[in-house]
Amino acid sequence: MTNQREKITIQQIADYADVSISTVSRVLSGNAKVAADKHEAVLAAVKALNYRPNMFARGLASGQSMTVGVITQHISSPFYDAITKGILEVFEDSPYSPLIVDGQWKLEIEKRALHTLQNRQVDGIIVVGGNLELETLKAFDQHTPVVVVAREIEDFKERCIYTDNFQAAYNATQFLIRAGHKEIAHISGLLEHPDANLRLQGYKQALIDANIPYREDLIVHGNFLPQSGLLAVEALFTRNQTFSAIFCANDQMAMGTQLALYRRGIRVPADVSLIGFDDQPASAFMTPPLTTMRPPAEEMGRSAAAHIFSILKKMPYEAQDHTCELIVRESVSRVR
Amino acid sequence: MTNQREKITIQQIADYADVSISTVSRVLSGNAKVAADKHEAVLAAVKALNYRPNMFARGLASGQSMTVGVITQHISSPFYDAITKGILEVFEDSPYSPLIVDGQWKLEIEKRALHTLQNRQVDGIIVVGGNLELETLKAFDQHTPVVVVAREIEDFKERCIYTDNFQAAYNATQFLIRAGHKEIAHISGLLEHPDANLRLQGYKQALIDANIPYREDLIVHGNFLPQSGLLAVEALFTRNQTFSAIFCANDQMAMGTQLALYRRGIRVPADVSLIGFDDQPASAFMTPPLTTMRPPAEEMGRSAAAHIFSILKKMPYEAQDHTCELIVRESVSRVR
DNA sequence: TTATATTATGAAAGCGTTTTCAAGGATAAT
DNA sequence: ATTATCCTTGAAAACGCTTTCATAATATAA
Repeated sequence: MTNQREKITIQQIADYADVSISTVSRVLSGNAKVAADKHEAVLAAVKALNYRPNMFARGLASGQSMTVGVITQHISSPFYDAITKGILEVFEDSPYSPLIVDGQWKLEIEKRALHTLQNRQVDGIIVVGGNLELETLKAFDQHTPVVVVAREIEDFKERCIYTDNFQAAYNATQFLIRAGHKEIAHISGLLEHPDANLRLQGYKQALIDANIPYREDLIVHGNFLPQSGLLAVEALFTRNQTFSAIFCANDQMAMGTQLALYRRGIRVPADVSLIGFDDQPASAFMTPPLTTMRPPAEEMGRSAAAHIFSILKKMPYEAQDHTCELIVRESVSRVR
Repeated sequence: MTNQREKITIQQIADYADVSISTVSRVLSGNAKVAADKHEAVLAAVKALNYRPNMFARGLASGQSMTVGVITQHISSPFYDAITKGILEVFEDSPYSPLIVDGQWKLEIEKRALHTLQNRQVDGIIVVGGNLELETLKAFDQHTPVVVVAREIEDFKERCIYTDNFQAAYNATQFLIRAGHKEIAHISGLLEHPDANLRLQGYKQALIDANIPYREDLIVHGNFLPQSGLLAVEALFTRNQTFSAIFCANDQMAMGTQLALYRRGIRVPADVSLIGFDDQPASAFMTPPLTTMRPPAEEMGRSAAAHIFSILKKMPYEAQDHTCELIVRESVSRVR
């Protein structure tokens, strides 16, 4: 039933339905009117012979690959994984297939990935995060539409799907401030990464707006990995800092932070409050469950896919808002 | 520099290098000898004109797509993600591209995925987990080679990359027993899932071999998700069971378990020891860090990719062993 | 040397579609 | 009725490559 002796071509369908191959092609692609009876006959033939069009012939003749490239950054970050998931979801019921290639957050590898996709003649690409520069992206966009997700690129914003990291960080910090905290440490992400920087700025602004002095000595630079959260706490203690709350630039570092605190017998949130960013799946099950900022990752992924599709179909795309949501759990308490 | 006016065809290379297109094709595919000087000339032309072969024309003419389908199960399980990562890694430096489609652990969707891949005429496929039945797989394998990873299918083992879940669970349980535990609860995974069942059996056998009675009332059936671990602990207490250790069929449930214990003020490992399975990234940063069984996920992914490549190249493949490793951290203590 | 087996090369025949083009039939307008 | 217009349809020309086949050139054997 799956396939009988392979190799059913459009010609056989034409013969079976007693029409020309042009007609078959037309009903299959829907690019032109054909009489109702022939239309039906063709469909019947397709079903009867279990015909599968040959993608290569199609691609060669039409110049369309029905494939969209996706450049991911697979350092197993739950946030990016969620985006990818959202993207794949939308592809599910589309005629396009995603071609996923890994950029690994390395410019060189990302460029190679772009080449691969170019070679495969994808009809469009979705870039998830990464470091590709504006010019590269724009050049590529010249011949193949590009959509970028989880990144905000000046002068290319109409093609970017992103969330306001500054505002989200601002809100997270404000939440801490409103709980009475004044000595709030911040463990930043990799500052080369725009998100990390934006979050740091948001944190800073929230302090300033609340008339709390911004203190360099309460900042530790991490790299988004859990281990760096742990190290950051050690650094804070080495500096002999006191603080009643920590805002981590992501949940992974919050986990490291939490462990460091636990090892020192410091309780969360009784002694120190903790707030993260990302709401990765594990965060809801930390002890205690982590209060964190949740970016609409899957939703952004879905938007990105929807966006590229509407470009391919030459339909207008209506931009959506993607704002982070504060998930209040149990890692923050009012200051003693 | 990226591409100048598109559309460089093999013909132009032939003209530029002053040879026939057949010759160009031959040096590019390496399927036949060509004189050294022409060989060089062609390569030079390719570089000079920045030629990229058209995949569709290639595929159409040769019948090869240079694409391998990967059916994943993207319910964001760190274990399966790690496998995918391993697979992608090996693809990186191969002429093949992976075509990833999501099976979502649903038979019907997996079958549709198989169809998609068939339509795209992949040269081979890698199935990560999932529920596809032996017959389906074998039928497909008739025309397109199949490799299965993270699953052990009777009568198809030569194509399966898996780890011994029974033995791993046995060892994990034995570790608890050797630490003096006798009342060991087990939170199983979804029993429809072979891995879950194997782990349960391994647990059982370890008890039996240690002369500890196997007690149904110490078993709770979970579904691999964290929430079910939490619920399982509640169930245990509702049943009024006493136990000094819990073996969870995966780390995610261990997190739920840990949270449930924490809520009740039960300390790990002081009051109850906990052991998981998978060693997901978050486990090393739980409070306390989780002792767990680590399956060589990435390695298995790499093996799967290597296996399919060797089949495609018609080279022999030497099977490798993939055994789990016990990662001892801080969630298990000797019994009081 | 001459006859024979190899080898490198080009011409040309596909591969299975889409799409342009022209023709024929039907419909509408005069 | 007669002519002009519109659709539907099939023939045939791409699409850009691989591969078979025949040929010319070269190396080997006699």
